[in-house]
Amino acid sequence: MPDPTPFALTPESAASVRVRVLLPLPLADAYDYRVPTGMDAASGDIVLVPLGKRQEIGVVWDGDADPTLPERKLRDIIGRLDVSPMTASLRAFIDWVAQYTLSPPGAVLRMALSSPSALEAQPMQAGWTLAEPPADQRLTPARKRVLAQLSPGLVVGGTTLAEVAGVSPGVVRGLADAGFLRPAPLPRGRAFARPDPDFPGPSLAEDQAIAAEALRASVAARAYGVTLLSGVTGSGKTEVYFEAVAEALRQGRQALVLLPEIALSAQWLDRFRARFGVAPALWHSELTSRTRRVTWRAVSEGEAQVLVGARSALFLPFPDLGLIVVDEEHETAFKQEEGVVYHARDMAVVRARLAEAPCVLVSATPSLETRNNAETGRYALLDLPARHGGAVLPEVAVVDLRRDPPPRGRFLSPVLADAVSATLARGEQAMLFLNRRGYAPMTLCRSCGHRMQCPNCSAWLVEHRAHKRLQCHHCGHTEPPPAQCPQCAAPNSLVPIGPGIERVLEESVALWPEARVIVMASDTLPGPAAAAAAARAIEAREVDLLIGTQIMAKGWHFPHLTLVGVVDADLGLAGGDLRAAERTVQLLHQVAGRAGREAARGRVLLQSFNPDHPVMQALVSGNLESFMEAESAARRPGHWPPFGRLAALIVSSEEERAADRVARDLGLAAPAMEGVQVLGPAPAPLALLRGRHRRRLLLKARRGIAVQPLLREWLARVAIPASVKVQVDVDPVGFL
DNA sequence: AGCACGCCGACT
DNA sequence: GTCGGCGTGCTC
Repeated sequence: MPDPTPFALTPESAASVRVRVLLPLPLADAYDYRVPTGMDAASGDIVLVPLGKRQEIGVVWDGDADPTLPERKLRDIIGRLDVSPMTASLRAFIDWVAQYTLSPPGAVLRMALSSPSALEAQPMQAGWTLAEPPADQRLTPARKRVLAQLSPGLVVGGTTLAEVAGVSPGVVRGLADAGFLRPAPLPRGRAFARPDPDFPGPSLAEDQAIAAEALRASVAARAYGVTLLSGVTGSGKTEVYFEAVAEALRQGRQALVLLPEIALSAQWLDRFRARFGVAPALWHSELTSRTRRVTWRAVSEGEAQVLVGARSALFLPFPDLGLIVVDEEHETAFKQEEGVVYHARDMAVVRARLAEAPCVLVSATPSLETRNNAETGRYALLDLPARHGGAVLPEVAVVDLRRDPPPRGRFLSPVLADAVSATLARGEQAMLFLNRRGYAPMTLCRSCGHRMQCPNCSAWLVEHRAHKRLQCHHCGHTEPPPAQCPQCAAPNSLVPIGPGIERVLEESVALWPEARVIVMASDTLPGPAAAAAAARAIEAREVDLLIGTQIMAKGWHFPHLTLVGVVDADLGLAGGDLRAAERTVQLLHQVAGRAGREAARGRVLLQSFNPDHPVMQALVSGNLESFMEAESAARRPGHWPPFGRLAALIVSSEEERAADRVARDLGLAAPAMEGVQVLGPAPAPLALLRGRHRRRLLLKARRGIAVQPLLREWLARVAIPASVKVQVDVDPVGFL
């Protein structure tokens, strides 16, 4: 036997080059693909691969391909896409979110590849430039005008060229055909102007300047760290963190600002423009696909330097992230409840850590979690204790509804109504807040007691008188209000129970017929444009009375608003939610903070049946600190968050018995160990939602216990039929 | 997520 | 007799 030649193919060198490719699909793991000879495929490369009989865009992922996978299963990568590769930092973030939330990594990747068209080859914009003029050609005046617009090397788009020359597009075409012009790639214009960190913006008060300097230093350090920027409503926190953004700009790095509700951020954008001269790039779910594509690419090329977005912006491909700001960090809107269930505030901290960038959490009413992190020193703390520009915090008082009830069938007590009258008489603006859309939250039959309920959900139908419909606020169901009771057929027996903002509007119109009223709710201000128009009208004093839901609580600055009336301050307190009190304090404090933001002092009236409730006392005294401390002390012994961890399992099925069976099996298979407790199964508060029966189990673990492995092992022990869905919610915030 | 394969009702 | 409903299962 001759010795093997050095050129013989050993099994190893014959084996193909394999890489892992993560696909944006809810698959358990990355798939392996063959790299064809002549192609390079490095981690992060965006590639096109065959999958079944279709093609998918994927990302070459980290880690080794499975050598045991038989060669016949492997297919070749089709090609690499002409996009910047995904950074190692974003890849690590995707893996981190996937393992933390127990989601398939591909489902997380999907959020990061949210603009498929951005990944495709961008159409080259065609323009025209001067060619060598052909010999001996006569030029019409129109043609001369076109050529006069061009100088050697200048490339202009055909439409633009015809327009500036004042000729029809046919003339340009003709010049090209005659050889005067040749096609050339149009230089791509900047879609996003550079915010100017040294634009002469508003000047800062001394305490603002001190806080701004600290943030600036943390950005300059180019290292991970979290700072809680707290401070009373109206203290100018936004202008303070703008200085951190400015520092990131000076360093040539990108900044990401997360807002809970980008549709309501018109005033925020005005303030940004006042500080930086131009608008930032925007990211939210309602962007058109074209804007999405342009923005996605601008972010990935580093051209969009400051991006403001909703939670999904966390997954954008920033090549050089220098700062993340989470404004209104306490807001529950940061919690994504569907698909990959994650909390954008917490994931922002993770993204910042992986990008080695500082993160700033901002709120007048920080969540207990964040406060706890600041107290234990995990987060740095900056506090702005006073309102900006000499304004003082509003005076808050409770209207005891037991003593001063509204007239029968009405919802505004005489005390509150008088206060509104006085405010309007002074020419100031008043706000009536009620966190309930529609006319009445329930419709009841006077003769048999029947209540109008959603057929798909365990929820009452809400009357929307403006639309003449009964609506379910949890699914899309609507129906016309029946003329007679569907149960007992009694005519004209259905009566509205309780108030919604439409009913407050009705009462207000009767009380103040002269007042110019605006209703602010998610269904009356659809989209950013409507919200911006409303804000402008209010600022311009074209409105006297504002009636609305929680969207009025969000960071608005209405200089002429001096009275806030909370129609039902007890509303959020009912129910067994762990965070009900905390959330009510935060919401009502934010609403109260809309009053008296300029010269005149604001006044806040809370209508309540529980004036002695700690929530009301905290709001009246303005001492949220001691309320939060008490709340914290109440949670500590039971190891409730933030002193322990929670994870919820939501079992749902169209078949009630299947849901019950799986929920029971999960209960029986629950992990048993020191420091871990499983509560349930129990019907979810919305036991029926969109036609699915829902059961809940809640796992509570002491701090320091990793819940993900426990959950994975737990779920693996239980057989789950396809008709049943088990949704995992790590760190649940709501208890629906 | 797609897209197939696969078994039971109303149609050319 | 077929067309087609959407229930399970696979895709490197």
